[in-house]
Amino acid sequence: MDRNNVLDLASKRSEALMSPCAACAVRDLSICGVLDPEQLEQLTAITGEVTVAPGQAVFYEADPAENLYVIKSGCARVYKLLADGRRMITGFLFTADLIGLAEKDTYSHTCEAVTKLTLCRFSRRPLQEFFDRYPVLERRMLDIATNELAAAQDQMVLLGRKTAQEKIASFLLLLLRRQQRHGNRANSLALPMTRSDIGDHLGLTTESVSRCFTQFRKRGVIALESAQHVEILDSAGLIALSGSGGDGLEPTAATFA
Amino acid sequence: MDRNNVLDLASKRSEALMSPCAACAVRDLSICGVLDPEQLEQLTAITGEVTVAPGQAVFYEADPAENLYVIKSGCARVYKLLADGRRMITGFLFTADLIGLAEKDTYSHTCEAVTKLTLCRFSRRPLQEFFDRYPVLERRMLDIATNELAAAQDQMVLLGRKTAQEKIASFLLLLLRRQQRHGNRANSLALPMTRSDIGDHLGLTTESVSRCFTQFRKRGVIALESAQHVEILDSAGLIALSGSGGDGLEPTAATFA
DNA sequence: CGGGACTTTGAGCAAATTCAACCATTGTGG
DNA sequence: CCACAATGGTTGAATTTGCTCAAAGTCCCG
Repeated sequence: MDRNNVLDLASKRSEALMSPCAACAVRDLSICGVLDPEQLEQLTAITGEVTVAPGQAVFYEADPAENLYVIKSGCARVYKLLADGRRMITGFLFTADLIGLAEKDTYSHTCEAVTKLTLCRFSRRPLQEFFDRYPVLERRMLDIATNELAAAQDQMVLLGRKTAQEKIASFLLLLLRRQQRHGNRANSLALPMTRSDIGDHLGLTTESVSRCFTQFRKRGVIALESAQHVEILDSAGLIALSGSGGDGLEPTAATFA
Repeated sequence: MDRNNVLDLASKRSEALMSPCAACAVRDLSICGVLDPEQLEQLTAITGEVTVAPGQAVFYEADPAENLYVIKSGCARVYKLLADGRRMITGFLFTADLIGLAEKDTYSHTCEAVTKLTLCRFSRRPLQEFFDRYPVLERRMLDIATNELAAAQDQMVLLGRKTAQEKIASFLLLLLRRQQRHGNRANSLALPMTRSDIGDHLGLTTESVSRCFTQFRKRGVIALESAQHVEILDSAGLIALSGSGGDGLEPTAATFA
């Protein structure tokens, strides 16, 4: 280990001592990226790390909405239930995503860990005061809410007007795009959620999801190393199957296969 | 007319002279409600009234997103198209609603007038400067975006997990609730949009929408004075058909019928 | 190695769509 | 002022997509 690395480590360590937030891996990806070191210091006072085991709830629909969370690692599902138990997963959330953005006094969703979650918890009441003091934070929240809204509208198109195959293709491309945005150019995707989770997100049944995967595999568009691990073999083909443009998808070897 | 009324009128008139926004009927319902008279005065400089005839577009998907609009009166539909022409209407907008909230550089939707529209146009660039100066406006925008997001998530549940009947029932209840929120306790609803518009909003075909209305009529849940004019005869029954609670619906005679 | 959860596959079914015809309303030009 | 074209709405029959029900297969974890 050379001298520079030693210095880097030392500086990281002292940052961590003065403020855990300063050393946070997802800081720049989430809301905290817009704060300066002094503000971060203050923010530390109202945050705390939480871990949630797979299958456990972070909060339930109708609970008082006391916290806002940022995912440091893991995958969560956020859903609503109808009276007879039908479930709609309005979103899967991953590293750097915000949980509990559009809530009022009580949560309008249940949030559960799909994989083990490491979360950064913010108390909403003091966070609100923070917003009042630093409008830049509020701007950032508005940006995020706006992006969420645009994504929700795309999901409405998917749910209301796409076929089962188009839904699955769109879903896979969305995950692939997300992975690329986070700097991973690989064509293989982890699907930590179950087939029934995917169905409840796309307005399909478990069986229909499974059948679509099988069809795609037989056509050579994807390969299934395991049920939770898809390889995108022909992303151009997948885009063609998705019913809408593959906007924002980085060209890769497979895109031109 | 007594002396007080004369004074009221005079004051309204002078407000109108100094700033059209001060006399705006939808001001308190929309973003401008949070501004003081001086700020309103400044806002006037970047606004303008626009009218759009039924069927005409306010803007098209992919156009540069230059303006934000507030509906002063009328009904608009906002939609996205798939490559083959399938349409998804992500929302119908009415008096006091904001058009073009979640847009980036270009519009992600086409917006058309359903009935004659009277709009208040805001140039987005100067509006942005306004936001920088008055964080209270940004807060208001965040509130609105948050509400929109919650509504979008409810719509996802509807699209992904409700039956045709539940969709129609939910849609009618949503319109009824909206009307009540705006102070109209009547049980009759205007449906300015076509059956095909409704279908494209709920993920159904024209025919399915029509059949559902007929079924509801035969069951005595609604009456159709004309195709564009529904009377809610049994809102409790409609709630039961909607698959989810009738949250926020004011009790009326019909509710207990 | 055994058990439970998840996935896949198959066969039959049903809700909603497609296709087609007809009806109602409205607005226009002769 | 009326005929008629156009648009939108309703109804019916046939079809299809995706669902339900059922059974077997697979994987993971203790």
